Amino acid sequence: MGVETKDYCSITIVNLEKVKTVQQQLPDGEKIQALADTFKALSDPTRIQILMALAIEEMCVCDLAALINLSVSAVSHQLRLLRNLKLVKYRREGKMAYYSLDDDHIEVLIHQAQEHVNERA
Amino acid sequence: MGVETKDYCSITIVNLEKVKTVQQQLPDGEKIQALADTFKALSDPTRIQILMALAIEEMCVCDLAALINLSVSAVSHQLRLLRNLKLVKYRREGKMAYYSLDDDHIEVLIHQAQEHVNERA
DNA sequence: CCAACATTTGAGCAAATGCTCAAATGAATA
DNA sequence: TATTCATTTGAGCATTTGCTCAAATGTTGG
Repeated sequence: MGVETKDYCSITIVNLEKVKTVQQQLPDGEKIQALADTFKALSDPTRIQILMALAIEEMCVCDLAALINLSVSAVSHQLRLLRNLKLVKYRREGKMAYYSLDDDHIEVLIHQAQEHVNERA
Repeated sequence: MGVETKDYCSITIVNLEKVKTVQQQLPDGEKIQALADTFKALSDPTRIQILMALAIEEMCVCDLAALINLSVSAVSHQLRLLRNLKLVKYRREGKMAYYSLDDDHIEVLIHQAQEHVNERA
């Protein structure tokens, strides 16, 4: 029984029709990766706190560090990551860098996840 | 007593009032961790594909493996993880295990993230 | 210019992650 | 009962992650 249409690494397929149908409905690899990357940005407590704080008010790096009780360096590293993902932006004021959210969707996403977590009680 | 209410690890604080105000508005550590864990479940392409597939239709392990072109073992490991997080459930039918979504919120969350990704073009 | 300070950056390291491989488990069938 | 097959599980391994530490940048004020 070998109705193999694709290179499936010799995995036994029980319902080929179903596999093909679902496969057509899934986004392509790049979109899947982009989705995963988006969630990965939110998958760390430090970054969640940074983003939730900035959703309330812009903040400089050292205040963020104090807020979440972590080293300035660690916070700066995470801010760079979030900056590269275009999730936060910053403005300079003298020596200080004031960071703020650069993306509204993220706030919605976090809020949605909060509801999920709360309803799991 | 005094103004310093927490152990800030000798970090310079620029605006203590702001830090305290924002700190009060952030969820406690457990909720933050729960949020991060939720997103972490979605932060991997393999798990995203599994969840999106199951959102369309229930599937057995080997068909899932064929669908995302990965070993049965790898898929099973991920399914266990998702099962522990109560994101998927399964029913047995003979030798096969048919998995399906156990959580409606996740679907919404993924959909929300998809919009975010799409609007980033 | 120089000193002080906020921030950034790179290297290094321990812990977490996601896969493969081989073996174990559980259920249907000969 | 023995065999076959779908699934699960544990161990091992390469890669990634998130932190610390030390040093570099960049900006203000003496």
